[in-house]
Amino acid sequence: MLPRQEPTILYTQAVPELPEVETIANGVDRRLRGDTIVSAWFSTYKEPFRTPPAEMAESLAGLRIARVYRVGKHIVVDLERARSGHRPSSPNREATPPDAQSQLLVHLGMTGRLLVSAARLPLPPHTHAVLHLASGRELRFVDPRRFGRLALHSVDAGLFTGPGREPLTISTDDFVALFRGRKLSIKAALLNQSLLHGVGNIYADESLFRAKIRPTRRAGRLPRPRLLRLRQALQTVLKSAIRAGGSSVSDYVDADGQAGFFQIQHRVYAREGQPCLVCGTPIRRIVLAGRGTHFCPQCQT
DNA sequence: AGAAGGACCTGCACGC
DNA sequence: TGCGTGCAGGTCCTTC
Repeated sequence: MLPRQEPTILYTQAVPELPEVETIANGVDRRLRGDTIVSAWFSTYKEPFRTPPAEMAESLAGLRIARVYRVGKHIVVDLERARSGHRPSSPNREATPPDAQSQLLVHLGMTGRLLVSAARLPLPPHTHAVLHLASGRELRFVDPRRFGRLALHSVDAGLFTGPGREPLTISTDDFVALFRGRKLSIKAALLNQSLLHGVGNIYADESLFRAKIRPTRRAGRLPRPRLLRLRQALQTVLKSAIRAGGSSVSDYVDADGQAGFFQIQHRVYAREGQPCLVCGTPIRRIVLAGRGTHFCPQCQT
Protein backbone atom coordinates (compact mmCIF):
# COMPACT_ATOMS: atom_id res chain seq x y z
CA MET A 1 0.00 0.00 0.00
CA LEU A 2 1.28 3.41 -0.88
CA PRO A 3 1.66 6.29 1.54
CA ARG A 4 -1.65 8.01 2.00
CA GLN A 5 -0.32 11.51 1.87
CA GLU A 6 1.13 11.19 -1.61
CA PRO A 7 -0.93 12.60 -4.45
CA THR A 8 -2.61 10.16 -6.73
CA ILE A 9 -2.51 11.29 -10.28
CA LEU A 10 -5.24 9.84 -12.40
CA TYR A 11 -3.34 10.45 -15.47
CA THR A 12 -2.78 9.45 -19.05
CA GLN A 13 -0.04 10.35 -21.48
CA ALA A 14 -2.39 10.00 -24.40
CA VAL A 15 -5.27 12.29 -25.18
CA PRO A 16 -8.06 10.80 -23.11
CA GLU A 17 -10.56 8.83 -25.13
CA LEU A 18 -13.09 6.28 -23.96
CA PRO A 19 -10.70 3.73 -22.40
CA GLU A 20 -8.64 6.34 -20.59
CA VAL A 21 -11.71 8.14 -19.31
CA GLU A 22 -13.20 4.86 -18.12
CA THR A 23 -10.04 3.95 -16.25
CA ILE A 24 -9.78 7.36 -14.65
CA ALA A 25 -13.45 7.37 -13.66
CA ASN A 26 -13.04 3.95 -12.06
CA GLY A 27 -9.97 5.15 -10.19
CA VAL A 28 -11.79 8.18 -8.81
CA ASP A 29 -14.79 6.05 -7.91
CA ARG A 30 -12.67 3.60 -5.96
CA ARG A 31 -11.06 6.38 -3.96
CA LEU A 32 -13.78 8.94 -3.45
CA ARG A 33 -17.09 7.10 -3.33
CA GLY A 34 -18.77 8.00 -0.09
CA ASP A 35 -16.64 11.07 0.57
CA THR A 36 -18.37 14.41 1.04
CA ILE A 37 -17.60 17.71 -0.61
CA VAL A 38 -17.04 20.33 2.08
CA SER A 39 -16.41 23.22 -0.27
CA ALA A 40 -15.20 23.92 -3.77
CA TRP A 41 -12.79 26.38 -5.32
CA PHE A 42 -12.58 27.40 -8.94
CA SER A 43 -9.98 29.46 -10.74
CA THR A 44 -10.95 32.83 -12.13
CA TYR A 45 -10.47 31.47 -15.58
CA LYS A 46 -14.09 31.08 -16.60
CA GLU A 47 -13.91 29.20 -19.82
CA PRO A 48 -13.77 25.65 -18.45
CA PHE A 49 -16.99 26.01 -16.57
CA ARG A 50 -20.23 25.45 -18.37
CA THR A 51 -21.91 26.25 -15.08
CA PRO A 52 -20.90 29.57 -13.44
CA PRO A 53 -18.24 28.85 -10.78
CA ALA A 54 -20.11 30.60 -7.97
CA GLU A 55 -23.23 28.60 -8.65
CA MET A 56 -21.24 25.40 -8.89
CA ALA A 57 -19.42 26.02 -5.62
CA GLU A 58 -22.65 26.70 -3.79
CA SER A 59 -24.37 23.65 -5.24
CA LEU A 60 -21.51 21.26 -4.54
CA ALA A 61 -20.94 22.06 -0.88
CA GLY A 62 -22.38 19.39 1.39
CA LEU A 63 -23.00 16.81 -1.33
CA ARG A 64 -21.75 13.26 -1.05
CA ILE A 65 -20.08 11.46 -3.91
CA ALA A 66 -22.33 8.49 -4.58
CA ARG A 67 -20.70 7.09 -7.68
CA VAL A 68 -18.21 8.03 -10.41
CA TYR A 69 -18.44 6.53 -13.86
CA ARG A 70 -17.99 7.23 -17.56
CA VAL A 71 -20.43 8.34 -20.24
CA GLY A 72 -18.75 8.87 -23.62
CA LYS A 73 -15.69 10.96 -22.85
CA HIS A 74 -17.30 12.49 -19.78
CA ILE A 75 -16.53 11.55 -16.20
CA VAL A 76 -19.83 11.66 -14.34
CA VAL A 77 -19.92 12.20 -10.58
CA ASP A 78 -23.27 11.30 -9.05
CA LEU A 79 -23.94 13.51 -6.05
CA GLU A 80 -26.48 13.10 -3.29
CA ARG A 81 -27.43 15.12 -0.26
CA ALA A 82 -25.27 13.97 2.63
CA ARG A 83 -27.28 12.80 5.62
CA SER A 84 -26.36 13.33 9.23
CA GLY A 85 -26.85 9.67 10.05
CA HIS A 86 -24.04 7.94 8.27
CA ARG A 87 -25.18 5.23 5.91
CA PRO A 88 -22.60 2.59 5.13
CA SER A 89 -21.92 2.40 1.44
CA SER A 90 -22.82 -0.90 -0.11
CA PRO A 91 -19.99 -1.95 -2.41
CA ASN A 92 -22.16 -4.03 -4.69
CA ARG A 93 -24.65 -1.37 -5.54
CA GLU A 94 -24.22 -0.69 -9.23
CA ALA A 95 -27.39 1.18 -10.04
CA THR A 96 -27.51 4.93 -9.68
CA PRO A 97 -28.81 5.80 -6.25
CA PRO A 98 -32.38 6.99 -6.51
CA ASP A 99 -31.58 10.05 -4.44
CA ALA A 100 -28.80 11.30 -6.72
CA GLN A 101 -29.81 14.88 -7.15
CA SER A 102 -27.17 16.33 -9.39
CA GLN A 103 -24.20 15.24 -11.43
CA LEU A 104 -20.82 16.85 -11.89
CA LEU A 105 -19.61 16.38 -15.45
CA VAL A 106 -15.90 16.45 -16.15
CA HIS A 107 -14.51 16.49 -19.67
CA LEU A 108 -10.74 16.24 -19.77
CA GLY A 109 -10.33 17.75 -23.21
CA MET A 110 -6.83 16.97 -24.39
CA THR A 111 -4.67 17.60 -21.36
CA GLY A 112 -7.03 17.54 -18.41
CA ARG A 113 -6.09 15.52 -15.32
CA LEU A 114 -7.77 14.63 -12.07
CA LEU A 115 -5.69 14.41 -8.92
CA VAL A 116 -6.68 12.95 -5.59
CA SER A 117 -4.34 14.79 -3.32
CA ALA A 118 -3.60 15.61 0.29
CA ALA A 119 -4.71 19.16 0.99
CA ARG A 120 -1.30 20.25 2.28
CA LEU A 121 0.42 19.56 -1.02
CA PRO A 122 0.95 22.62 -3.24
CA LEU A 123 -1.38 23.14 -6.15
CA PRO A 124 0.25 22.29 -9.46
CA PRO A 125 0.26 24.91 -12.22
CA HIS A 126 -2.92 25.11 -14.30
CA THR A 127 -5.17 23.96 -11.48
CA HIS A 128 -8.66 25.17 -12.35
CA ALA A 129 -10.82 23.46 -9.74
CA VAL A 130 -10.42 21.97 -6.27
CA LEU A 131 -13.04 20.04 -4.32
CA HIS A 132 -12.23 19.98 -0.60
CA LEU A 133 -13.40 16.68 0.87
CA ALA A 134 -14.44 15.66 4.35
CA SER A 135 -11.69 13.03 4.42
CA GLY A 136 -9.09 15.80 4.23
CA ARG A 137 -8.21 15.05 0.65
CA GLU A 138 -8.86 17.14 -2.43
CA LEU A 139 -10.03 16.32 -5.90
CA ARG A 140 -8.13 18.62 -8.23
CA PHE A 141 -8.75 19.40 -11.87
CA VAL A 142 -5.60 20.41 -13.72
CA ASP A 143 -5.60 21.31 -17.40
CA PRO A 144 -2.72 23.19 -19.08
CA ARG A 145 -4.32 23.49 -22.48
CA ARG A 146 -7.72 24.42 -21.14
CA PHE A 147 -9.76 22.29 -23.48
CA GLY A 148 -11.36 20.51 -20.55
CA ARG A 149 -14.80 21.40 -19.24
CA LEU A 150 -16.70 21.17 -15.99
CA ALA A 151 -20.45 21.44 -15.59
CA LEU A 152 -23.26 20.63 -13.21
CA HIS A 153 -26.08 18.54 -14.58
CA SER A 154 -29.41 18.55 -12.81
CA VAL A 155 -31.11 15.16 -12.79
CA ASP A 156 -34.54 16.77 -12.94
CA ALA A 157 -34.41 16.22 -16.68
CA GLY A 158 -32.93 12.76 -16.27
CA LEU A 159 -29.43 11.38 -15.81
CA PHE A 160 -26.74 12.58 -18.16
CA THR A 161 -26.67 10.28 -21.18
CA GLY A 162 -24.07 11.98 -23.33
CA PRO A 163 -24.31 13.43 -26.81
CA GLY A 164 -24.42 10.16 -28.76
CA ARG A 165 -24.54 6.40 -28.55
CA GLU A 166 -22.28 4.21 -26.48
CA PRO A 167 -19.84 2.32 -28.75
CA LEU A 168 -19.42 -0.64 -26.40
CA THR A 169 -23.09 -1.46 -26.10
CA ILE A 170 -24.72 -0.27 -29.32
CA SER A 171 -26.55 -3.02 -31.21
CA THR A 172 -25.54 -4.06 -34.70
CA ASP A 173 -28.69 -2.63 -36.27
CA ASP A 174 -28.35 0.68 -34.48
CA PHE A 175 -24.69 0.89 -35.44
CA VAL A 176 -25.48 0.40 -39.11
CA ALA A 177 -28.34 2.88 -38.94
CA LEU A 178 -26.05 5.58 -37.52
CA PHE A 179 -24.22 5.98 -40.81
CA ARG A 180 -27.08 5.53 -43.23
CA GLY A 181 -27.26 8.37 -45.75
CA ARG A 182 -24.19 10.12 -44.31
CA LYS A 183 -22.02 11.80 -46.89
CA LEU A 184 -19.06 12.50 -44.65
CA SER A 185 -16.05 10.21 -44.41
CA ILE A 186 -16.20 7.26 -42.04
CA LYS A 187 -13.31 8.78 -40.10
CA ALA A 188 -15.19 12.04 -39.57
CA ALA A 189 -18.31 10.06 -38.65
CA LEU A 190 -16.42 8.11 -36.00
CA LEU A 191 -15.16 11.35 -34.50
CA ASN A 192 -18.64 12.88 -34.43
CA GLN A 193 -19.65 12.62 -30.79
CA SER A 194 -23.33 13.09 -31.53
CA LEU A 195 -23.26 9.77 -33.40
CA LEU A 196 -20.95 7.62 -31.28
CA HIS A 197 -19.46 9.23 -28.19
CA GLY A 198 -16.11 8.30 -26.73
CA VAL A 199 -14.14 7.66 -29.91
CA GLY A 200 -11.24 10.02 -30.59
CA ASN A 201 -8.56 10.27 -33.21
CA ILE A 202 -6.37 7.39 -32.08
CA TYR A 203 -9.03 4.73 -31.68
CA ALA A 204 -10.75 5.86 -34.86
CA ASP A 205 -7.58 5.19 -36.84
CA GLU A 206 -6.85 1.94 -35.03
CA SER A 207 -10.34 0.52 -35.46
CA LEU A 208 -10.46 1.43 -39.16
CA PHE A 209 -7.16 -0.35 -39.65
CA ARG A 210 -8.41 -3.48 -37.92
CA ALA A 211 -11.59 -3.37 -39.99
CA LYS A 212 -9.52 -2.83 -43.18
CA ILE A 213 -11.56 0.23 -44.11
CA ARG A 214 -9.96 3.28 -45.65
CA PRO A 215 -10.72 6.36 -43.53
CA THR A 216 -11.78 8.39 -46.58
CA ARG A 217 -14.68 6.08 -47.46
CA ARG A 218 -18.07 7.75 -47.33
CA ALA A 219 -19.85 6.53 -44.21
CA GLY A 220 -23.19 6.14 -45.93
CA ARG A 221 -21.82 3.99 -48.71
CA LEU A 222 -20.20 1.29 -46.61
CA PRO A 223 -22.15 -1.96 -46.92
CA ARG A 224 -23.55 -3.57 -43.82
CA PRO A 225 -20.92 -6.33 -43.51
CA ARG A 226 -18.11 -3.78 -43.51
CA LEU A 227 -19.86 -1.69 -40.88
CA LEU A 228 -20.35 -4.77 -38.73
CA ARG A 229 -16.65 -5.48 -39.06
CA LEU A 230 -15.96 -1.90 -37.97
CA ARG A 231 -18.21 -2.23 -34.93
CA GLN A 232 -16.45 -5.43 -33.95
CA ALA A 233 -13.00 -3.87 -34.44
CA LEU A 234 -13.95 -0.76 -32.50
CA GLN A 235 -15.27 -2.74 -29.55
CA THR A 236 -12.25 -5.04 -29.56
CA VAL A 237 -9.73 -2.22 -29.54
CA LEU A 238 -11.60 -0.20 -26.91
CA LYS A 239 -11.98 -3.19 -24.61
CA SER A 240 -8.36 -4.21 -24.88
CA ALA A 241 -7.31 -0.65 -24.12
CA ILE A 242 -9.55 -0.61 -21.05
CA ARG A 243 -7.99 -3.85 -19.89
CA ALA A 244 -4.49 -2.49 -20.49
CA GLY A 245 -5.15 0.71 -18.59
CA GLY A 246 -7.26 -0.62 -15.81
CA SER A 247 -4.49 -2.05 -13.73
CA SER A 248 -1.92 0.70 -14.06
CA VAL A 249 -3.78 3.96 -13.64
CA SER A 250 -5.82 2.82 -10.69
CA ASP A 251 -2.83 2.11 -8.49
CA TYR A 252 -0.51 4.64 -9.95
CA VAL A 253 0.92 7.01 -7.41
CA ASP A 254 3.67 9.39 -8.34
CA ALA A 255 4.18 13.10 -8.19
CA ASP A 256 5.81 13.63 -11.53
CA GLY A 257 3.58 11.42 -13.60
CA GLN A 258 6.33 9.48 -15.24
CA ALA A 259 4.80 6.05 -15.63
CA GLY A 260 1.09 6.40 -16.03
CA PHE A 261 -1.16 4.84 -18.55
CA PHE A 262 -0.10 1.65 -20.17
CA GLN A 263 -0.41 2.42 -23.84
CA ILE A 264 -1.62 -0.25 -26.15
CA GLN A 265 0.53 -0.87 -29.17
CA HIS A 266 -0.63 1.35 -31.99
CA ARG A 267 -0.71 -0.34 -35.36
CA VAL A 268 -1.11 2.76 -37.51
CA TYR A 269 -1.46 5.83 -35.30
CA ALA A 270 1.76 7.91 -35.28
CA ARG A 271 3.48 5.29 -37.43
CA GLU A 272 3.77 7.27 -40.66
CA GLY A 273 6.39 5.78 -42.98
CA GLN A 274 6.87 2.68 -40.85
CA PRO A 275 5.95 -0.70 -42.33
CA CYS A 276 2.43 -1.99 -41.91
CA LEU A 277 2.47 -4.77 -39.33
CA VAL A 278 0.39 -6.92 -41.66
CA CYS A 279 1.80 -6.36 -45.15
CA GLY A 280 4.89 -4.18 -44.77
CA THR A 281 3.61 -1.30 -46.89
CA PRO A 282 4.61 2.08 -45.40
CA ILE A 283 1.84 3.61 -43.31
CA ARG A 284 0.47 6.80 -44.85
CA ARG A 285 -0.61 9.94 -43.07
CA ILE A 286 -3.14 12.39 -44.45
CA VAL A 287 -5.22 15.14 -42.90
CA LEU A 288 -8.90 14.24 -42.81
CA ALA A 289 -11.64 15.99 -40.88
CA GLY A 290 -8.88 18.34 -39.73
CA ARG A 291 -7.04 15.50 -37.98
CA GLY A 292 -3.93 13.51 -38.63
CA THR A 293 -5.16 10.26 -40.12
CA HIS A 294 -3.05 7.14 -40.46
CA PHE A 295 -3.76 4.10 -42.60
CA CYS A 296 -2.22 1.31 -44.63
CA PRO A 297 -2.84 2.01 -48.34
CA GLN A 298 -2.60 -1.70 -49.07
CA CYS A 299 -4.72 -3.28 -46.34
CA GLN A 300 -7.41 -0.60 -46.06
CA THR A 301 -9.69 -0.25 -49.07
C1' DA B 1 -29.87 20.32 -42.07
C1' DG B 2 -25.65 18.37 -42.78
C1' DA B 3 -20.93 19.09 -43.72
C1' DA B 4 -16.57 21.56 -43.50
C1' DG B 5 -13.26 24.46 -41.61
C1' DG B 6 -11.34 27.71 -38.28
C1' DA B 7 -10.58 29.11 -33.41
C1' DC B 8 -9.35 28.06 -29.04
C1' DC B 9 -4.86 26.81 -26.05
C1' DT B 10 -0.15 25.49 -24.48
C1' DG B 11 3.88 22.38 -24.52
C1' DC B 12 7.02 20.50 -27.27
C1' DA B 13 9.99 19.45 -31.32
C1' DC B 14 12.40 21.39 -34.71
C1' DG B 15 15.32 24.56 -37.56
C1' DC B 16 18.27 28.34 -37.98
C1' DT C 1 22.04 29.08 -26.57
C1' DG C 2 17.95 31.00 -27.79
C1' DC C 3 14.39 32.35 -30.44
C1' DG C 4 10.57 31.74 -33.76
C1' DT C 5 7.55 28.58 -36.02
C1' DG C 6 4.57 24.76 -36.64
C1' DC C 7 2.10 20.98 -34.89
C1' DA C 8 -0.96 18.20 -31.85
C1' DG C 9 -6.31 17.51 -31.15
C1' DG C 10 -11.75 17.75 -28.68
C1' DT C 11 -15.22 20.66 -29.04
C1' DC C 12 -17.60 24.87 -30.17
C1' DC C 13 -18.87 28.12 -33.47
C1' DT C 14 -19.44 30.05 -38.00
C1' DT C 15 -19.98 29.53 -42.79
C1' DC C 16 -21.47 27.27 -46.84
